[in-house]
Amino acid sequence: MPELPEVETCVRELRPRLVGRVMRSAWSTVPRQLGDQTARQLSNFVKDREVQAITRRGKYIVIELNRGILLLHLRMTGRLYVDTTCKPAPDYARAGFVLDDGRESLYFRDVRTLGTIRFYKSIADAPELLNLGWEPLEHEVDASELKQTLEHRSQAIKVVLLDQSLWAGIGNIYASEACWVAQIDPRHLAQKLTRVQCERMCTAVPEVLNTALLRGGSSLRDFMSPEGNYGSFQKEFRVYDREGEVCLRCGGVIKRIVQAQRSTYFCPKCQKKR
DNA sequence: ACAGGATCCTGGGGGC
DNA sequence: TGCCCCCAGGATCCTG
Repeated sequence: MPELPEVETCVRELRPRLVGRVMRSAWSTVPRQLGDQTARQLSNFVKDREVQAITRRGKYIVIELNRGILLLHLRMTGRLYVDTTCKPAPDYARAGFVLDDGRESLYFRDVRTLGTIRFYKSIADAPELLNLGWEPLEHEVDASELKQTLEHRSQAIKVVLLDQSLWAGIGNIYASEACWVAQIDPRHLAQKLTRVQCERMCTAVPEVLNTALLRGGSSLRDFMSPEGNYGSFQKEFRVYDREGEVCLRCGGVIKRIVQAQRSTYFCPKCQKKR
């Protein structure tokens, strides 16, 4: 579910609730979410370690402890929140981190169980972070830099936007939205983007993500922040989930197609290949 | 090398 | 009501 704006919203709300607190133990009910690591190892790892910082890299959440890090990915339906420890655990809580005196826990709720939880000695030891691309809100990308990077990419631009090694944090919603803002046909081959189109994309990506972040992200089905808030950017979607509706720019009709097994929404009238 | 497909899961919604 | 199919803010394998 969550893309960069939702993950960033999550991180910002978790910070005041978690930094300075000490983890006592952890549990997990879905072994697959831990990869090769076990729930027992996870619990031993976090035991008596203080949360020093919470950061984000792409769609990954990094909980920095006084020794080591927790690396979380929410995938489609993951959600993190701090609440009173209760037994049995809340519905769909797949993992929990017991805090301080045990009265509160950090819960990892995940209906589809596709989310992941890992622990490492340091950020540098996390292989998941090695191949991530630019941070869209931190690194200002220059059109020639983008054009050069896209030179050997023979896939459609919208599919390339989903590749986390280009810009990290863009997902299916914002890839469609960015193409609309940049007035680029999502089917356009990445390597054939003109310099002008690259310029527009370099502007569109951070603009779309920043606006969404200001709205607390998008809540389509079940995104909810740690504090229980829904995002509101879905009210401002210009193409995503708007099949058959009118284009706000040109009056055309928004179309839905499938690219790389994911829905793409765009306006065939004003999103041109050139 | 790369594009497309299947896979991991659960649940909601629409059609019949 | 129930059943079946499709769909879902992601990413990683496997195949041709």
